[in-house]
Amino acid sequence: MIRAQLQDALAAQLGALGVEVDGPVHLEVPANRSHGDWSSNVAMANARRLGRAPRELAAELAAALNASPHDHVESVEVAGPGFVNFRLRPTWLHEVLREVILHGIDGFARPDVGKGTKALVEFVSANPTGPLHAGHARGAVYGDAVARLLERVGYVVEREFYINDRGVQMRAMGESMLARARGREVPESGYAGEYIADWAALLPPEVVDSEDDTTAVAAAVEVGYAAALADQRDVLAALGIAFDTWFSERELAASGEVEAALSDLRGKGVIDDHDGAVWLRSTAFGDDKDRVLVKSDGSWTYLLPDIAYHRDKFERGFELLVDVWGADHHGYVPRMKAAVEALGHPPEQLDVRITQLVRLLRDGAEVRISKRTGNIVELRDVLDEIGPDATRLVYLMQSVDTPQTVDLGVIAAQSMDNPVFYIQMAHARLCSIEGKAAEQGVDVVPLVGVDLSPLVHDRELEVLRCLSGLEVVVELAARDRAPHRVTAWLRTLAAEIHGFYHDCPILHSDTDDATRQARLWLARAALVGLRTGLSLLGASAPERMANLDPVATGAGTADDETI
RNA sequence: GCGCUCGUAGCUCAAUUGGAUAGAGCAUCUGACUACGGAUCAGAAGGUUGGGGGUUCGAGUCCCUCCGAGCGCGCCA
Repeated sequence: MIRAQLQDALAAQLGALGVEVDGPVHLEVPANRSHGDWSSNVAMANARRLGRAPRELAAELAAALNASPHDHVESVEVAGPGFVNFRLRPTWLHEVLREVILHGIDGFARPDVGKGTKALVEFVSANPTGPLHAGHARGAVYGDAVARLLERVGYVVEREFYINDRGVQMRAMGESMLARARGREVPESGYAGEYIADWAALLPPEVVDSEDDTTAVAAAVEVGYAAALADQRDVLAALGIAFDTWFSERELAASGEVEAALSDLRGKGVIDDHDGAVWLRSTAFGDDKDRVLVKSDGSWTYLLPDIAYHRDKFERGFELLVDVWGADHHGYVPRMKAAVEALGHPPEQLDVRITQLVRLLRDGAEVRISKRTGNIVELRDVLDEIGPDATRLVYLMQSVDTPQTVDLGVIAAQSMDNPVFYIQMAHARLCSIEGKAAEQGVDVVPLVGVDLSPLVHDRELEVLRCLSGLEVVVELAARDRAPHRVTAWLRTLAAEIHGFYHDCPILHSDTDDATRQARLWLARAALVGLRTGLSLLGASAPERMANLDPVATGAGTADDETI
């Protein structure tokens, strides 16, 4: 990799000056292309330590680097306050092409930062009291994409769904079902969704007619639980998300692990007993108040089994726990981290990611997604409307740190607001070219025998430059659990591909053979890039797009103007 | 009141985590189809990064403060 070579060369020069650098030298692509292909701030970052002027230090580094020529380096320059800029020959991008083809989808842009660390990504974990709604989808596609990113950078990853199948919300569901089945009002605290009526219809007559409410509710809970779980599994499968483990809170409670966790904490001296309750001294670990684990009536709080659950994760050997929670649980983070630390684990091993709310619009009008009111947009509806690929990409277009507004009407209209068409279209186009080439009997020469020097057009070089950037994108996206960076990169790559397609014909009769061969391989490398990015997000790379009637996509209908 | 996440172009969002002239898409305006899928491409216009102060070679990014939004703050889950 050229980047690594430049980093090594810089580190060597710094070492000669007595500066020890831990880890790779910082190297980045300048925002302004006129500053070269790669840029380093090491001179400015180390000037103070050496008691030197940044520009002077930079000049010395540049001179030393220029003194030992490199195949792909045109020149090393000093600019601005002391940047060391590398200006490369187009041949470096030809090397990028060869690397992409050589390593392929599975090997290219795959920095090994995880080094086999065992990671558990827990996400969705919705209550089994109803179908998943459009808001859950954000956590679902985000968690899965984070897992994919971690896998790519060398973590050994498992996906887990924690089922809160104990507790009062389960009973509320059962009571709501029974009320529906008996033709009565659903309780104030119950669930009013239409699905409750569907599930109530599954109840056997002896349950509905039972005089014993306790038994009847318990029976209803089991019917609803099974229905909810099956429904959630189905819709997640339709999204292409498969969990390695569905972890039941009931089974945890039955296993004795909750008591074991409590005695573990007691042994570590972080438990207090007062006011008739059992407390975790979480303030010793940064929480703003101590937390009750066992209430004065002897029952557990929600927190205690959750602590036991996280303790179990560590006992299973996971070294990194990524939890994806909804915004309404963010206040819960400090106590959970405190609990992890109280158990004797570094709090950094628990990484809680909060997804902000999703506001749903349909043609400009807000759609509510409250499960209790029953007025929900189910994830299933979204999938039926826009399909799994668009669902994933739309949710992964922006950082989960910010509230998101999704207009289902706009996405369903297959407008350019829908990035999936733009990206997948680029893929389909390149596939179409390869198909046409085969049809026309164009021989594709093996890459080792292909001269890439005809690739000098800006459009061609920009595609390759973009491909060269994926490694850094993947590394940062994995580190920051920020899959939206991959989406952004994909859109950029797609744009470069469309530009290349527009200006650099491959099969046209005016294109000479050497250029055609080089461009065919460029197209192949671009396909590798698209497939890699799409697979990181869990989206497919279709070889052709469904045909649309161009007239049907035209603007000017009344519906388009409501936003 | 306290905490968390935010506030960037008319709209929806980026910004390699402290780098050089803050970038895309949509919308608007102007161009390009007898070529591999025009579902595309090119160009124009659009900014005091909510306000103010500070830190330093350099701040959208870090610190302080004020304003505004969302979400939380229970021996509920």
